[in-house]
Amino acid sequence: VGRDNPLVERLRAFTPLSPAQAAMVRALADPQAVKPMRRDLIREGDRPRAILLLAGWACRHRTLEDGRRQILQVLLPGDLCDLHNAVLGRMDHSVGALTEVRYAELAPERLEELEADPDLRRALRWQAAVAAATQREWTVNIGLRNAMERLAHLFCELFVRLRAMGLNDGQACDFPLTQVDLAEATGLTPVHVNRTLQEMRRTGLIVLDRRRLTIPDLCALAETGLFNAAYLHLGPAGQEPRAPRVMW
Amino acid sequence: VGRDNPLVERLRAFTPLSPAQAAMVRALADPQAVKPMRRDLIREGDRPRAILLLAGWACRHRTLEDGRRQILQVLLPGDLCDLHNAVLGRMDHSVGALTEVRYAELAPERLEELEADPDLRRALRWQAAVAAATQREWTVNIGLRNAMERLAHLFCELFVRLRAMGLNDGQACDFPLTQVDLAEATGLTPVHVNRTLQEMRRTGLIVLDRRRLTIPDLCALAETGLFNAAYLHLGPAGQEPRAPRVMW
DNA sequence: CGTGCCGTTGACGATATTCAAGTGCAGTGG
DNA sequence: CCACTGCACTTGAATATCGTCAACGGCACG
Repeated sequence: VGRDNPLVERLRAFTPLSPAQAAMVRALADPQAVKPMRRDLIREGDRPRAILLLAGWACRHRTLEDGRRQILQVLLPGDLCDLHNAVLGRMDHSVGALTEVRYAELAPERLEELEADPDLRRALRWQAAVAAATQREWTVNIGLRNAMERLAHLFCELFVRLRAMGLNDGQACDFPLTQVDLAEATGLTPVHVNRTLQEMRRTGLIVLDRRRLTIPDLCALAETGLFNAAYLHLGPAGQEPRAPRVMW
Repeated sequence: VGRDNPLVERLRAFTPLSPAQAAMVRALADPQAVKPMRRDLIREGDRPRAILLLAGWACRHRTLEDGRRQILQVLLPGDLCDLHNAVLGRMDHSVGALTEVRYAELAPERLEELEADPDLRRALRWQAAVAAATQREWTVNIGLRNAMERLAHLFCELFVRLRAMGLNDGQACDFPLTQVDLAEATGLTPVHVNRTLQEMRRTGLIVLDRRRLTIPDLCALAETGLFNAAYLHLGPAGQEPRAPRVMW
């Protein structure tokens, strides 16, 4: 589907953009690159670079010396990454492609131009604030919830974020995370994720098969995951799905 | 001890400040307020306000509907809070005083002035980037580590942050967190925290009594907590303790 | 001298991990 | 076309870690 630049869509959920402003945002995506599935875009120790994800799924992740790995954040099309981390000398974690991804590295000059516009500066701050709120919510998710709640919460977050970008397909969406990925994102073991998923399937909370997720009853899933979308701070545009539909 | 404004000290760890710049930063602290122990400075649902903590300990925390509570971040003197969250309509979590605190609410105009100075803008970004990195590290801590590792890591982080501000006392520091607080910060139960602390005391990793923490061997504690201070991005000034001392 | 909070203890149980082995499917090469 | 390989997923049994419940002790404060 010939969509607009996903960052334009994203920022429009927060504030209206003039044609000139939209053009400035689109210009960010100009020198594009592609990275194959399961390769890192940025590695721990690299100098930080600002990145705009245009298509595909990516994640921030960190690996301990003994090999244990934690997925810190899932990045979807339209997500910005390390916009302001350039002030830090080196990355303290990595950013990896979960699927094949298309992305753009953002030239500092272009970013300066955007920051010069008060509306865009506010919109970029909103984006950064939402990313920080999401990181906090992940801390809550892992610290406070049990296995099924954690998985339900993660499914809700990703589905709602995809839906806000029009990347869902009714009650279904692509879902490229493996059970190992889910384990690394939720702080569980792959075995326990497997058993918990089976229980969620048995009770009809989710259908998850061949990298495809269907949520028959989002309301029910949100209840079991104690999911409240407030932390995503979806603007007025994001609070209702793009295609009119009964809300939960 | 008559110290400089703690934010001035903090930012100087990142970049030198001219007298004029330091004066602008000091001006932020002007209308000061005090909040008694265990009261919230900002509540979930409030409009976000930018806050500078001048003395005492505070924390961000979030409570689920069923009463479970998570401490998301510990705020120490010199920490800034919600500088850029004003773009969000409402707080999705609370900020509470762990001890009696002295703080300042920052007028947006004053912040604008600071942001107009490129050096200060960079310094404030560094501060925000470190806060984000710390939040990620907490996700790792809770997601990947067991009880003793989590506590050891938390002790290391807080001690190193205090030391970078000169708020330690050799190998000791104030430590106002109760065992319930530690439990809420690490995603454990108070009972399990208690047992784990006893084990840490038995093995001589820590001395913790009457709100006072002593770390006989920081290196050993860092090893058991898999603590690596890189994520705190302490500048050149912060990498060595203020009083010359053998580093671990 | 009570009252309340914080810390401590014991017994028991639930949740999640570990280890090890096996299944199914997709892609590869003979 | 079919064996072969690799990867994701699945299963079972034994175990570890951590949680729950309930009660008690000490200390500070009023």
